[in-house]
Amino acid sequence: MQSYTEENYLKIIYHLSIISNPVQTNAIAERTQTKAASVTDMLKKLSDKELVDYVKYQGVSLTEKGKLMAINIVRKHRLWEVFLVEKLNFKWDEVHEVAEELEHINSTLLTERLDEFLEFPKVDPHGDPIPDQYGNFADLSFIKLSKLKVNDKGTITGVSEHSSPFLKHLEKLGLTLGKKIEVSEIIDFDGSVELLIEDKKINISREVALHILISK
Amino acid sequence: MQSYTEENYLKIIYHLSIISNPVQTNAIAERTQTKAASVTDMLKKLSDKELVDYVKYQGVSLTEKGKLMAINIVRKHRLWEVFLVEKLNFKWDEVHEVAEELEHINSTLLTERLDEFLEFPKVDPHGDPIPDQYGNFADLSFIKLSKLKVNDKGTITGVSEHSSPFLKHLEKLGLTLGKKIEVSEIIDFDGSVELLIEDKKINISREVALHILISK
DNA sequence: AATATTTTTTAGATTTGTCTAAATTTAAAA
DNA sequence: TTTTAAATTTAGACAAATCTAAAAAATATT
Repeated sequence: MQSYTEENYLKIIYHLSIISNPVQTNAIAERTQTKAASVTDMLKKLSDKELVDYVKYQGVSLTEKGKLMAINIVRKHRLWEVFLVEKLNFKWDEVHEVAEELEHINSTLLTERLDEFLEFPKVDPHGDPIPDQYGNFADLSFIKLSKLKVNDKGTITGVSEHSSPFLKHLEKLGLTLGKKIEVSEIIDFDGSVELLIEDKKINISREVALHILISK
Repeated sequence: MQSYTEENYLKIIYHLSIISNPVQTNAIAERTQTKAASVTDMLKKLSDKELVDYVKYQGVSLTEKGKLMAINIVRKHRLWEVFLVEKLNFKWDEVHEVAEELEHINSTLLTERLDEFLEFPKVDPHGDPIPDQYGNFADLSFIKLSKLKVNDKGTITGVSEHSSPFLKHLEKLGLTLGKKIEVSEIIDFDGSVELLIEDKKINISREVALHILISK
């Protein structure tokens, strides 16, 4: 059984290792809000437990065992996010901190029943995929437009919001099914997105980007 | 903000002080699965924070502040139990350990939304009352038969299960509204209850006792 | 009331996760 | 390639929550 703190390290290493592997000590220190010296101590501990492969001065990566644990925490985090948004009417920006706590509740029965109660969701409210209990991610045929990065291209293949004001708005902007788009800029301030569509530049709010589904 | 451990001490002192006030060090040690010396240390700490009134060698009781915190934890514990049973189909004996963890999630928004989602339940699956967000317990006019102790008397005033097999079963046993009953024995083995009703002895399972409401 | 027993507290040590400051290793720059 | 800078690790310390063993206080017994 891992401690709350160890679980957090595993989760953070998992997220960071998607960007660069192995993961550096300082990167972890920044995320955990601790000092590099503390991270070094913890890496030794996780290494002793064979949850990470750690080479002094080089960096750290998850072992299979560690990776499975990390994915399980991610799974719980995202399932709870779905619960908070769909059942308790949380807004998408209100869920993170609470899910950070809920993800550490360890009960297989709870996790699986929750999954069932939520009708086996494949993505969380931010569009991130939810792994199954064996750690496998469904390969999604589409992702939310809000998940794209600058210069990413794709085709509009669906929406996740079906109200008529929203659909009318899309039509007015020319954002209809099958159209090819490219992200030209993401505005940090409000998360709004600048798109290239048929050589025209248009701007959409983050709210809109969240509900447009893109296939690559 | 209190630590997980401090919260557990407060909760345990709250429960124990219902039986005897002030609470003794050894009683706490037994419940927390620690040693008396550790309890003494923690009582000093809680006393410094003005969460308990602690007199050396005499015992400890909760201050108003400490009591409110304890009740809030009890509130969360019982709400989560309702959630697990009603929404995730946990059995009444499967909920405790998980609720012990969930009760420490601190988010007022979460607690209040959960309460709303569950339609403001007044009792948990064991029949224990759920305090409101201000720490007030509704004074229930009835309690579950399963909450009675040997020699307790009362009148049947309702049921919490309305399926026809259940109601037919009650009728066959003569357990109808308005009847006076007395608990003559509780069988530890399966939690079944022996009742005196109109000078006859009858036996009912714990399952049945859970769904009969009694007023005194 | 004196003695024995139980309960509680103190003193000092341990573990976990953290820190600062100094030393070491690696990477970058002159 | 030597020097400088950045990243990382070691060493020693600290706070939280626990422990054991011994001392002190309260309670029970003769």
